Amino acid sequence: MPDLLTIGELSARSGVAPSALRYYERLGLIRADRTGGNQRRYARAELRRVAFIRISQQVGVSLDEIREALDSLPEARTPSPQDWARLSASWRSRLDERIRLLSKLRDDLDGCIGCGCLSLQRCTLNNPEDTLAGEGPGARLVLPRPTDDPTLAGSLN
Amino acid sequence: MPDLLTIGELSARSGVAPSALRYYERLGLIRADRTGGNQRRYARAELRRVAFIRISQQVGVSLDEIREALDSLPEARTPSPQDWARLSASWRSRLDERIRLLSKLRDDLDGCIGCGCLSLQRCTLNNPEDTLAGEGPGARLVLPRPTDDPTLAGSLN
DNA sequence: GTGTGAGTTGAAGTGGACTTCAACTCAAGG
DNA sequence: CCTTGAGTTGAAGTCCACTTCAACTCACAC
Repeated sequence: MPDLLTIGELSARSGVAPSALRYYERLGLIRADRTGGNQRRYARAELRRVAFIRISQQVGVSLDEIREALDSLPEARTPSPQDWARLSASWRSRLDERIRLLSKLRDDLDGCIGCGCLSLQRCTLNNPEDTLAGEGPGARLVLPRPTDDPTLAGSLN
Repeated sequence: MPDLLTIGELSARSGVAPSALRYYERLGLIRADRTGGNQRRYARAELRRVAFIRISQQVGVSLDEIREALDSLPEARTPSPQDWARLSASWRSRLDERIRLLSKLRDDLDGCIGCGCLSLQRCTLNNPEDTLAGEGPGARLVLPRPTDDPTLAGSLN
């Protein structure tokens, strides 16, 4: 029943470097038992946690937020498929939003490429509601501060 | 004809912090003339460069690559609309790729949410061709090393 | 028992994109 | 002239997600 994984095995199976796994553990995202000789041994359930972490990062969620999400899993029992489904679903709207913003950028770019006007300044950048900022930094799309002053908008010339 | 902008004005119009503008200048992304008193004065054309920089960042391009792209602009004359169109168009396939990958992740997530299997491990993560890695670090979607060992794939249980 | 590859730690380093700071100087209105 | 807000510099700091390092210790096949 135990059938525990070493850090090397978990690394190979998850595609995550051992150093990253130790880092995740320090942040409280995963946990490991220890052998008498102080080596980590991972339950197979940890594999699923690591998978969730990597998926979440692709969605653009920071490790900090991933930790919060993982903290919402039941401690008493091994998380059920439904537990994982709930967590995964909770990222869905973020993913949608990211896709929506990138698609909008693409369309704007298409619209502007003909004229080379870069009026994206007007269409996209001066659209503070609409930026990717504040996405959680893991994959945050840069734009750290569209602290725009709307009174100055729209004049590129 | 000159009609130059101070750093504060360029910052307000572009929504980019003065410190970031100085940083861009150090990296050679923009340039400024100087007054007798050593203050920066920007030509209006720099506004377009800054717009291009921010757009490129949203696409997920690093400042380093943006610099390279900007270096390909003609030095002799003020870049024409066509020049800008060419540069913008050059990001198009990256943008498409990002959107494609995120859409795939969304679909996989949808497919897996029903069962909670997180078999994304199988569908998505174990698909080294298909990761967002190596996108240029500005907005790189994390995944720094899907150095997967394919022999170990697909076993979450 | 011994060699070897895998694992341990805390501290420090990396990279990208900036921001902050201290200590000044400039520009412009009154 | 004086004040005040805006601008200048280089150096250092920040944040995130890790990686690297040195100096050991473990686990296991032979």
